[in-house]
Amino acid sequence: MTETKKPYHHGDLREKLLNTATDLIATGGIENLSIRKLADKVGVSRTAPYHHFKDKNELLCAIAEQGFLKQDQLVTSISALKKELSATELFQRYVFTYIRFASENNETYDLMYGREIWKTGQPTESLKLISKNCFRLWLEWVEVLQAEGVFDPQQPSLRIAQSSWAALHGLCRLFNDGIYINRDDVDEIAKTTVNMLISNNARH
Amino acid sequence: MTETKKPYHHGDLREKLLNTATDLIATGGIENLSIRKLADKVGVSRTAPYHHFKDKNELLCAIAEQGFLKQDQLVTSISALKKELSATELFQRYVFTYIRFASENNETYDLMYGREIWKTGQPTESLKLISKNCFRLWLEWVEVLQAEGVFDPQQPSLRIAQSSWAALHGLCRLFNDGIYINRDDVDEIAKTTVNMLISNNARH
DNA sequence: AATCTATTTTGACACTGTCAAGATTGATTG
DNA sequence: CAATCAATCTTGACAGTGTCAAAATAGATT
Repeated sequence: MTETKKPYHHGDLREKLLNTATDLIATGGIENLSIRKLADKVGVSRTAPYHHFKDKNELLCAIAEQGFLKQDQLVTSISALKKELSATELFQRYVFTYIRFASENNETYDLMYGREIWKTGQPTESLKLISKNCFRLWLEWVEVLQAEGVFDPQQPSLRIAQSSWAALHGLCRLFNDGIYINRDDVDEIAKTTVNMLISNNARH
Repeated sequence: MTETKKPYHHGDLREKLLNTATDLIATGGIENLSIRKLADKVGVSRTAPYHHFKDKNELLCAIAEQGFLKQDQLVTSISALKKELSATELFQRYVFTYIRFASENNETYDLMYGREIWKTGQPTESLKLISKNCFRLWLEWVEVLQAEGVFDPQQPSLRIAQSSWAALHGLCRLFNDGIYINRDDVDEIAKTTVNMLISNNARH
């Protein structure tokens, strides 16, 4: 409430902090983001950010939130194609889009689904909500894909949603964290993953 | 070479550092491990560890190495059962063992497969070797499982090894990083993952 | 015009990794 | 056995971090 109100002196410090922070982690990684450097870059004193974010943790949560919103947009933009594409193609498209998002927004992705917030830090109530909603979207889609025979309709949707997302997530992490280094392989690996995940009768 | 030689004053500082460091991260997380606290706990001055590890990075790599060795043991202990169990059961057993290892050695696992070393830091040559070997072991097993029909023999082994491992890894990460919090679900999700990964005709 | 309150700054503290220089002490050599 | 050497450890220092308390600033409200 009070935070979204336009700040007095700087104009829109909160938003500027958010944007430059996102830029900073995009180029230098999460571990290179310090409140002090951020404040410096924005042209404000070291402790000024603390009037817009209680914590460094809260700043990170806010960045993650923006990430979820961006991802939601991408995902829903795919479901708009459901009249042109088959269910299997749709799923394939989803996987590739998800991976591309994770790759292009590497550091934000790490914030969204990493231990920094969820284990070490403390997810904001607002972040918990927005991320839960994101998973619910995925779950609903899984149910549709089950009905279409892409996934086994016998299995509980929740379990399929969890394990298929985990598979996707693991792939992104291995690339993002530098374990799989050859990014040229990502498409082929993704294709294999898709083929392994979907029911055999749904192939082709 | 020089590092494995028995230290003069303390007796076996290097090993003691490694062990207490592993303990410290096991209870307090990676981000709570500081060279200074570690040195304090061992009863030595702040900079003493620097004569056994060039860096904090090198210390972390050494911990990760130990983790790989431990994991290798577990994995090979399963392949000893290949006379009693079917290939599918063997794979199932592998998955559960892998997940249990990741869960019980939470923080070490994060070191082994996390950005701290592989992206932000710099993996030691020795660590690169040992981890590459670990993946090779997995790859060889995938080939066997393909021959047994657990995985599609048509697909390239490398791709299957990569994507199936990614699926497993993603699952572990989601639990370890605090995104999936209900640990009671892990077995069911793992079972679903196994069922999704293996070829349909390999089921039951 | 005076007061209030949101915003920003300055100063301080405890913590971090790690470098340089000195002290200690076991091993090696003459 | 004594002297030298080199491995090991300690002390001191520096730059960097997050964040709290108190003071300063200035727009909004009365």
